Amino acid sequence: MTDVAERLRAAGLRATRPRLAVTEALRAMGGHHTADEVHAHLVEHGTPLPRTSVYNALVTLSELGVVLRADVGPGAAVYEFAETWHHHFVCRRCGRVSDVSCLVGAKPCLTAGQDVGRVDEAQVIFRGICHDCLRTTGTTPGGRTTP
Amino acid sequence: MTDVAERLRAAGLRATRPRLAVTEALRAMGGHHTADEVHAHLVEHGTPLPRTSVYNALVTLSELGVVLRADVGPGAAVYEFAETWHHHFVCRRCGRVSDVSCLVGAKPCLTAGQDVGRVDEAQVIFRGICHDCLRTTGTTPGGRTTP
DNA sequence: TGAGTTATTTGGACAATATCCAAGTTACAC
DNA sequence: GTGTAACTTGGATATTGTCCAAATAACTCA
Repeated sequence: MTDVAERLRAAGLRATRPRLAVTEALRAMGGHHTADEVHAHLVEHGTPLPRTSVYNALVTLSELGVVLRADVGPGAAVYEFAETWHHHFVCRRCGRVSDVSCLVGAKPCLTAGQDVGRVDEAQVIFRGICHDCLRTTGTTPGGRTTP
Repeated sequence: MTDVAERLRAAGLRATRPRLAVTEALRAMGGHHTADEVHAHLVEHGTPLPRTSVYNALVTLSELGVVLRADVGPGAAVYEFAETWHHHFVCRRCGRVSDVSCLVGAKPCLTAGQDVGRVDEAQVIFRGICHDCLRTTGTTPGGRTTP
């Protein structure tokens, strides 16, 4: 939190209430969450913010690298409080997102192997069927991101 | 086209007008396009389809592997006619998407390195600044840690 | 070739997600 | 403290994607 405030200032940005509140919410919740889930958490915990402010803060914080955004497909992007760089596995059946640790742990962990420009990040999305869904084969198509 | 019709039938699906039209549109356009861009192209070329049909077709075709969907971030997913499996580079400044060839060329080209379930695909999104934007350097977006 | 069966399309409405903007507020420098 | 730019706020709006039930058309088999 103080740490994040310092990182913001070091980047020439201000340590504002929404930015700190969103950071703290993601840290408290743990795991992967949509902007709306963050918003709901804040409302429930006495720190209501406009939805727009949550979006703004998430954009700033991901640019700063304090939170990580995973683009897991159509629908809402999910965010998480990020200590180290890592990747994600998305279950095709239940939609659950889980972390896949990155061997390198820093960005960029892969290079493009061809000259496209300056690469500063390589995000990997693994897709397939998770353990739970492999066990309970057949049902539960319409899952959600689990808290 | 006929090829695609056969692939559809081989998978127990029907070779319907929307599916073939969407495939043909993507092939004709080349590159990466959103569902709405495909829809617009079809309207302009005398093959109007309802927006919903375009979405439906794109889902089916990506499941079949005839087209490739790239989840490049918030906003619309982009699709392309896909000959071989590959990855994508997204410019942070202009948003342009370009192909990054995959050394393996088949799915999955990476493994998770840990036991998350059954992985059938690994999609890599590279991010950075493309050549064109590096040349016409403007203001550096604030707060990015340089590698 | 033609009729039956069933996957698929269609179109309208809707839900979910994200952005824009202009006025107000606040964090930070001095 | 005070000034000033950065940031927030909230409402409106744009964008993106999904749902549904009736209508259509692709394929099967005689």
